[in-house]
Amino acid sequence: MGATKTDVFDDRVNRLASVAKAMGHPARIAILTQIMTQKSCINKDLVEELPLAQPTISQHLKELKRAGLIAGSIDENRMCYCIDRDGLKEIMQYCQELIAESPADDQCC
Amino acid sequence: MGATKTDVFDDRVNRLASVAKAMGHPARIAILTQIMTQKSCINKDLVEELPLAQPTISQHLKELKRAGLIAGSIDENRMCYCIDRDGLKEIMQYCQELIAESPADDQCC
DNA sequence: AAGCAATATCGTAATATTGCGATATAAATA
DNA sequence: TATTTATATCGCAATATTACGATATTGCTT
Repeated sequence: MGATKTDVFDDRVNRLASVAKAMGHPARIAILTQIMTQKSCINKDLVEELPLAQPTISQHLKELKRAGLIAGSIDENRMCYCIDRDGLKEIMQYCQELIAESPADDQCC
Repeated sequence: MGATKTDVFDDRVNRLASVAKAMGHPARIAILTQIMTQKSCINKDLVEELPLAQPTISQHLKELKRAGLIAGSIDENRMCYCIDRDGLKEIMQYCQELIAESPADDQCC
């Protein structure tokens, strides 16, 4: 008891949930936004910009990477992260599907 | 220590994270999908369709409602849920922004 | 009124996440 | 080689989430 039951859901459902979950933390939204605006795609800069300790940010970056939302490459002794569009496209499309395919409010019940 | 630091991030960031977090569980993705396809917008049907106990589903529905992803109305002794598009539009737009505004992979570092 | 059906809430055990100090690692530089 | 710089990992305490049995609650139906 207590553990999320992933085995009873199919792969797509689990994958969507996993990506959404990675976005489901303010620090990680803030990191994504920073990388987007290129204020800081360098790890060090993120640590300076965000009000969190370095190990905490490192941990959040790892989670974003795991979910396929960012990709990291080494740029002369620094880690440089960039947005990975694939994961994002997946949830975006799912949201769009929910919006477009679900019955209008007045048609449901 | 241990609690998510929401106070150090601004409202929009917290709001986006909160919506994404609500989507970040396979059961809740499954519920959203069921409501969308209208296989079951009725709570009871969800309980029958999904491999989770009734209190668990009730709890997940509450979370989805809290995040503004679904809205519930009473339909002769039954709870009927429908997709609430506003929360979805918000993350969708944010994803789109991330995809469109972030520099291309080859332009970063 | 008694029973039933649908849903919500309570309480709690199991598990997961968050945040960070301490510490490792690895590359650049003095 | 010693130091500094940038990042990752470990370990742990605090907190949050998940799942569900037991138990309300509310509105039929008999």
